[in-house]
Amino acid sequence: MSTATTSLPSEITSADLVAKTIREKILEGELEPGRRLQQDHLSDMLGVSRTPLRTALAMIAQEGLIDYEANRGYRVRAFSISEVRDAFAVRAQLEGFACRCAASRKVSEVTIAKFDALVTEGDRLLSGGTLDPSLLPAYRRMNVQFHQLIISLAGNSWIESFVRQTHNVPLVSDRIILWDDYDIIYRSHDDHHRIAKAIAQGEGIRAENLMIEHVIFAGKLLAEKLEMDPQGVLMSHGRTSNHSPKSHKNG
Amino acid sequence: MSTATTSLPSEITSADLVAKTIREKILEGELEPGRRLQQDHLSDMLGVSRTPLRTALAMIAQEGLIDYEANRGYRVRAFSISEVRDAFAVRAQLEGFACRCAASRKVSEVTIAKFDALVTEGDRLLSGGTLDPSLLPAYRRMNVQFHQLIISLAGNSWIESFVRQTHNVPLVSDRIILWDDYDIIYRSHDDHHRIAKAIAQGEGIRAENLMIEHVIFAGKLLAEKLEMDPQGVLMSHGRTSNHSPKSHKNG
DNA sequence: CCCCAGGAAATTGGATCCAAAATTGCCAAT
DNA sequence: ATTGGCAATTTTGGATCCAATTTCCTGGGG
Repeated sequence: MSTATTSLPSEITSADLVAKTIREKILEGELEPGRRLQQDHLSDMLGVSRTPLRTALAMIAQEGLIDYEANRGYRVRAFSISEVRDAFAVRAQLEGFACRCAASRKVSEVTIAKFDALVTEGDRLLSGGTLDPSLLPAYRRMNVQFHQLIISLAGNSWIESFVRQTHNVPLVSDRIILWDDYDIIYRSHDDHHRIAKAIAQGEGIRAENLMIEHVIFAGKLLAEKLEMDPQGVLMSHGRTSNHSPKSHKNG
Repeated sequence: MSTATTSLPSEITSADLVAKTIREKILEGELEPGRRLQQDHLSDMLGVSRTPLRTALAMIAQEGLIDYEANRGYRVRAFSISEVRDAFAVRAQLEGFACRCAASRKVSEVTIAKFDALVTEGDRLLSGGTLDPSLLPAYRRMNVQFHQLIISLAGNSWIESFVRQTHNVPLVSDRIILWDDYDIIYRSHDDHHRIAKAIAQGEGIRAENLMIEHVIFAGKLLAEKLEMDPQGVLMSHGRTSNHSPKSHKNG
């Protein structure tokens, strides 16, 4: 239940742990784009030697989160706004395709029950007529699970892999929901209702179209925000844990 | 011109060279699925120490070509037929989307010239009314360039990355053309004609549909062959270098 | 005042060394 | 004869060491 869909604790190596940590730091924005990843520095930062660190860096570079230049080390990759837009465009196609695949299969009762649970959970969280910020993590989880359920229903591991990669961009992750506007989030959850029902009833094309719009709109919203305030988006995704309050050095 | 679209010789590290070599060996089938990749063995096989080798293995594992288990090493990943099918399905969607993106942009004269050159080259290679096996490498190159041109025209680096990953499956690479049937290859090249023209004229949806069928059909053909003769496909993509002629153990 | 050259310091890539885990083989016991 | 367990060997993962490249700083020349 609680275990993720991907890979269970097969990673006991410190290289994997280090990779996970660094990935997290980059996606959270703690390591900002362009920043050099000094091996000596990082290795004693994380309490390991350079060997597992280098393995981790090689993996993360392969994922595309950091850039590598021979003899010049790694640095956090900077994504342009247009690359973010492109990521959403492709993700929309892929998740739309996933809907179509999912709908073309026989949907079991338990699947329908899962959809129902997720959609109902969303209803509950939004029932107040406004989204309490404290409920945002819960909504986020529900959202992630909803999208993952569809992808898993499609039964095509490539989709899963590629969609996950589109999340491998700072600020683009599903975990980030920056809809301060209740109407927008309400509408988005209404999409969930329709998509779930469409898939359950075998309406593949309709589910696909809904999903494409669902994702593209979220992308447009984010791109818009990014253009207005390239830094500020980070703030709105929780994690007010910026220990030093002097973070707003807009001088 | 001749330099690839991706990354130019920024890889001077032996880890990159080793990775390229191993990748090649896997895709060529020299390292068969399930085979363990013993580090000591491989490292002196390739004339490097284990350090760059391990880096290379970590990268290739990240790409999905090999599996990894902590403390138990790497082994060549085995792809099921259905995974191969899935790869083609996703690739079809992605390349179809690339066509749509490409068509939605202004196509320059030089682009049209490039299309023309490629398509004409194909015509020339097929002009004999039968495909001389010696011309197959040339046709393969043309085919790869045609698909890459469209993807680059789409201007979405994610598509490029993901499509490349779908090629990262033994037997699925664009380099492999197993159409012994002249009619089929002729029809396939006719698709090229239509797709190029459709993109040039801004007929995005039509180009998309053509491309989807173009890719899916190739996938069906391969899947069919794989089901009939899981091993034999390797033979038909050149590289008759199987030193021992006792390879046809169909008894 | 700026720019280029040269050398020192820092940093990366590769090789080697060591510990921990897994695999293998052997022997005994049922 | 088969199975279970114990020990030796193999193999992997991590740490350290060394060479090579890069970066940075300084000083001299234009």
